[in-house]
Amino acid sequence: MNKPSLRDVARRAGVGTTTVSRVLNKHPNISDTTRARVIAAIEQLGYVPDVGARHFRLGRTHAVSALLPMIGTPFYETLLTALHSPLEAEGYDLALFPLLGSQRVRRFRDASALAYRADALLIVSQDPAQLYGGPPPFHGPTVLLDAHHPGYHSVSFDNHRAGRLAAEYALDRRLPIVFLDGADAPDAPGSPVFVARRAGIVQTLSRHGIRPVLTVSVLPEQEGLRTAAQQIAAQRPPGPFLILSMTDDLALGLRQHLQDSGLRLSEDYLLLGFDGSAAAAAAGLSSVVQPVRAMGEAAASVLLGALSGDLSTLVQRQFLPTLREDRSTVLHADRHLNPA
Amino acid sequence: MNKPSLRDVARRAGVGTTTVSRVLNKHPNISDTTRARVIAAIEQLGYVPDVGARHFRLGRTHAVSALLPMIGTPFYETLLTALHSPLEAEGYDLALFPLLGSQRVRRFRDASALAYRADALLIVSQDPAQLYGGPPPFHGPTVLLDAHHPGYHSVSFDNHRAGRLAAEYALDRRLPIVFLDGADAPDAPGSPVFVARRAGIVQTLSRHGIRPVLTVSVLPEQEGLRTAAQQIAAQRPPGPFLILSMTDDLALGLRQHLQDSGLRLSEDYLLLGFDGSAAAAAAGLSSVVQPVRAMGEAAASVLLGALSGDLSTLVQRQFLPTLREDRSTVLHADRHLNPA
DNA sequence: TTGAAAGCGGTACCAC
DNA sequence: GTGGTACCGCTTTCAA
Repeated sequence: MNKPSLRDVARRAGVGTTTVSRVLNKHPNISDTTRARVIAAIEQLGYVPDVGARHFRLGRTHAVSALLPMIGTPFYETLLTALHSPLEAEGYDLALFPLLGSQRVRRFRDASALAYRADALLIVSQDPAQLYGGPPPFHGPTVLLDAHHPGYHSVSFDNHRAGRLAAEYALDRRLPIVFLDGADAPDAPGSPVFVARRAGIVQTLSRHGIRPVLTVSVLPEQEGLRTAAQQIAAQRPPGPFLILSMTDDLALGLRQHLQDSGLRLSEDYLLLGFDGSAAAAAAGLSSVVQPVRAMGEAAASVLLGALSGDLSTLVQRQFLPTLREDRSTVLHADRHLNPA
Repeated sequence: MNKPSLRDVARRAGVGTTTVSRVLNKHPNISDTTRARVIAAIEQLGYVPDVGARHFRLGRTHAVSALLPMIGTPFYETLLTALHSPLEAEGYDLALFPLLGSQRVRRFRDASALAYRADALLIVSQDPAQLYGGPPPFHGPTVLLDAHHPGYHSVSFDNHRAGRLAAEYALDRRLPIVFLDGADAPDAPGSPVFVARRAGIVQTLSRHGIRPVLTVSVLPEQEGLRTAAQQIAAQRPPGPFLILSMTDDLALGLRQHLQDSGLRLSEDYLLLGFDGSAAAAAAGLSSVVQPVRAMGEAAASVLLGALSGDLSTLVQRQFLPTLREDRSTVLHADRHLNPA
C-alpha cells in the first residue's frame, strides 16, 4: 500500500482536492462539517503532506542553507545560534552543510547539491571565489558571513585591523614577541581569516621595525601544540616574552603545554589570543574580541532583507575588533610595581 | 526575465525535452551533434536544473538528514566526518539540523520541516520518544546514533558500562573520589548519555559501599567550571583524591582552574575523563574511550542498508568502552615507589 | 536516435 | 463554500 496523497484524502472524504488543501493550510471559508470530514479522512489514512511537492509547487522552500568549512568549535555554535532565531521567527528553516573531511569542496560545486535547494544561501568563513571556480551554482540571495568578497552581501569582521590591534598592544608591552601562527590543513582551502590577521600582525610589527623572535606555525590538531610548546620552551628569549596566538583555542592549548614545560603565565610569559571566546574569558586570557553574536544577528537581518527583495544595494557590514584585557597580559612583576 | 527551464533549453536547441533531459543525465544514445547543440543552449541561457523538481519527480532526494542536539564539539565533528564519507560514496548528501538555541524541539515536531525532506533520518544523541511526543513525523528509514530505543535501528555506546568501567578503575586507585557531574541545560532535553554514565558510576560505587566524598554538578558553560574548581579546592579531602569527570572537556577545563587554585595534577589529585578525545590524549588525560569513528562508520553502514531495503531485522549495534590509562591517573609518589 | 505526452503531489485561479 | 482543472519542472514510458 502506497503513501496516500492529497487526492486519496479527497476521495475518502468525498470532497475536492481544493477543499483538502484549504483545510491543510487553514484557509477560512470552510464549513465546520466538511473540515471535520476531511480531518477524519486524513487520520484514517495516516496522510502526511509531501513537503517536497509543496515546495515544488510554491517555488520556495522556506529554507536557508549554510555552507560551513567545519563545525566542532564553539565559534560556529554561537554564530549560528544567533543567526537562527531571527530566521525562525520569519518562518525560515536553517540547514547546515559543513565541509566534512577534506576533499569535499567538490560537493559544493555540484549544482544539484541538496544545499542549493533553498531560498537563500549563506557562505560562512569561506571565499566564494575559491570555493567555486567560477560563478556559484546557486541563483538566489547569497550572503557571506565571516568572509568578504566584492559582489556579495557580506557580514564580516575586520581581521586585518584585529591583527593590527593585537600587534600594537603587543608592542606596547615592550617584550620580545613570539608568534603562534595557525596553519591551514594541507587539503583545506586557505582560511581568509588567518591570512588577514597574519597580515595585520606582520605589517604592523614591521612598520615598527620589529620582528617576532620566534614564529611557530601549528596545524589545527592537538599534537602540533605540544611540539610548539617544546619549541618555544627551547628557543625562547632569556627574559619574559609575549606570545601572540592566532586564536584563543590555540592560546589555551599552548598554555597548558607550556605549563608542562615549566613555563608559567604572567611570570615567564604573557599571552594574547583572538576571538574573545567564552573559554578565553573564563581562563583570564586577554583577547582581541570578535562580536560573534552580533555578527550572526546582522547576517540574519541581511538574509531576511535579501529574501524579501528590498535590498536594492549591496550590503557589506564589517564589525570592528575590541581588545579585552585580562590577567594573561599582565606580568606579576608589574602588579607589584603598580599596586594602584 | 525568469529562470530558464528545461523546456526553454529544448526550444532554444530545437529539440524535445526528452533529449535535453538525456543530455543532462548523461544517457547514451545521443548523437554528438545534438548533444553539442543542447549544451550550447544550456550555456547560452545559463540554465541550471531545478533540483527540487527532479527530486519531486523521482520521489527521492538522495539526502540524509541528521538531527543533532548541538554542534560545536569535536565529538560531533569526528562522528559526522566518519559518517559522511561512506554516504557520499553512495551518492548521498548529508544535511545537519542542530537544535540551535533552546526551545527548538518544536521545530523537529513539525512534519513539514525541511529535515524530513530526505530519504533517511539520523537521530543523534537524542531519545526519539522524548523528542517527539508520539510517532515521528518521518516515514522512512530512521537510525539512532549515540542513542538507543527499542523499535529503531541504533548504533550506540554502552555508556552504563563505561560508567562502571570508570568507577571500577577509580576504586582500584583506593583514593577518595570526587565526582564532577555534567548537568543538562535547564531547557534542553536531558541527555540519555549522561543518565547512563551517571547510573553506571553511582551503582558501581555503591555496590562497593563507596560514595563520592564530593559531587559537583556543572553546566555546559565555562563559568560553572571555575566555581566547581573552587568548591573542590575548598572541600577536598586532606590527602590525594581522584576526580571522575563526566567528559574529557570538563576534565580539561577543570584541570586548568584547579591549577589556578594551586592544586596540581598527579600530586594533589588524579583525573579520569570520558570520551577519549584527541585533546585528552594530547594532555595525557586518562579516559574511558569511546570509538567515535567506528560508530560513525557503523551508522553509515546501517543507514545504507536501510536505504537499499535489505535490512530485514532491526540492527542494534552497541560499542564497548575501553580505558586508556595515561599520566593523569598516576600519582607522582607512586612513580617513585614503582620504578619498574 | 529522437519526441509527444503522461504524471509525480500539491496549490490557486475561476466558475458554480 | 466548494470543486474542476491547469500547471510548477522534470523523468520516463511508448511510439516513431
